[in-house]
Amino acid sequence: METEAETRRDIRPEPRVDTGAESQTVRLAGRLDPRGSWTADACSIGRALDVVGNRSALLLLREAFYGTTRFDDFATRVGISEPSAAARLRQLVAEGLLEREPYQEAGQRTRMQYRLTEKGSDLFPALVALMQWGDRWLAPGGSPVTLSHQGCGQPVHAELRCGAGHQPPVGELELSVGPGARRKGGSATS
Amino acid sequence: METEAETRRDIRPEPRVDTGAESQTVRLAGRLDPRGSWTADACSIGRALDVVGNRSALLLLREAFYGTTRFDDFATRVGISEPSAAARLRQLVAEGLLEREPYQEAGQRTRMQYRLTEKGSDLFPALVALMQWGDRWLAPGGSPVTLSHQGCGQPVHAELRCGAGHQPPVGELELSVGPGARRKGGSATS
DNA sequence: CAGATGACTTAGGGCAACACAAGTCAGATA
DNA sequence: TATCTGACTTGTGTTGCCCTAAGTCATCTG
Repeated sequence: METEAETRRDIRPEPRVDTGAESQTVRLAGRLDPRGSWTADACSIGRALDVVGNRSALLLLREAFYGTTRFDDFATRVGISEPSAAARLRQLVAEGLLEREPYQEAGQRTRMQYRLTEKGSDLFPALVALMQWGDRWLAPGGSPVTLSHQGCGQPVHAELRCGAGHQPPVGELELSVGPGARRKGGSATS
Repeated sequence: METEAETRRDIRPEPRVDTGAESQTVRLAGRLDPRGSWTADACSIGRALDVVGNRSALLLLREAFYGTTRFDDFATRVGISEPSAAARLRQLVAEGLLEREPYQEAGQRTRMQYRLTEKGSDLFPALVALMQWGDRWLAPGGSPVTLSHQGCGQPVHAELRCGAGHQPPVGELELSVGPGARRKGGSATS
C-alpha cells in the first residue's frame, strides 16, 4: 500500500502477519490494493451464484451434460422431487441455460425436451473443476467417474492457464480492475 | 446403445432425436452407457456441493483468496450478517478448507485469523471458472476484475485440457468409470 | 374406452440459510 | 476504572429449497 493508496481514506491496516502462507493469496493490484477500499457488489462469482448457486441447479446441468433431456429422467437421476425439478428447470430455462422444446418420436405424441444452450454448456469447465476437487478431497477410493478426450484417450482436467501458456499457482496471480468496473467512488467490484 | 447394452435390463430408449445439438453432450462409455442403468449417488460434484454448495461459502472463500483473514472483514466484505459469517466460517474450518489460528500483532492482544488450507486453495480453479462464466454471461460491461499472471502479465483463465495438451470441446469428451466406482450392481456413480 | 405414460401442478409442511437487533467477553487503551 | 474493539453468540422472524402425497390433462396403447 505504498504507490497509490494515498488517494484513499479510512482503511485500517491489514494484518499481514507473515506466517508464510501468503502464497495461497492473490495479489491485489492498483485501485484494488487495500482490499478495504472497495466492495465486491458486482462480483461475477456472486452473480453466477445467483443463477446456479444451489445444489439442484448444478446437478440438473450435470445431467444435461450426460445427455438427459426429459423431465422425469432429470428428477429421478438427480434424485430430487418432481416439484423441485419443475421449479429449477423452469428457472434454468428462464435464465437461458437450457431450452425447452417439443419433439416428436415416430408414432409418439409430442413431448418436451430440455437442451443445453451455449450459455449453459459454457458452464462445463466450472462443473469439471468442482468434480475434480470433489474427486481429490472427498472421494475416498478415487474418482467414481473420469473424463477423457475421446480419440486421443487422455484424461481431461480443469486448470488455470495464462496467455503465455503457464499454469500459475495462486501465489503468482494478480487481480486488477477489468473493463466492466464502475468508475471511481471507492466502490469497485469483483 | 448397440455394443454392450444387451447385458443390462429395464431401460427404455433415450430420446436421441437428432437436432444436431448432441455436441453439447458428453459421451458415456462402457458400463455408463445407457444413462438409465446407473445412479450418480456418489457423484463428486454432489459431494463438493454438500461442502460449498451455498452462496456464502464460496463468497467467503473468494475473500480468503483476496487476502481477507479477519472475522469482521469477512462479514462486511462478503456482505453477510455476523451470525451467518460465524456459522459458515465454522463449517469451512470443520471441513478443513480454512484454518482458524490465533495471531498477535505487536502491542496488540491475540486475535484470530482464518487461512486457506491446501484443500481450500485447491478450489480456486472452480471459483475462477465460475467467475469467468459470470463475466461472460452476466456482466454487461465486461469483467469487473481480471486475473493475470504477475510477472508475465498475461491474462489467466480456467480451461479444460487433456493429457496430450488438447482443449477438447464438450462433444469430444467421454465419461467412463473411475477407480473409485463401486463394483457392479447397476449402481455406479458420478 | 380403460388404462398407462409423460409432464407437470397444487397443497401442506419441515428445515436450513439468512437478516436484524442486541448481548457477551476478554484484553488493550485512556 | 471506563471505554473500545474484535470476535463472537442469542433471540426472533422471513424466505427459499426441498420433501411427500395427490391431483390434472392430453395423448397413445390395448
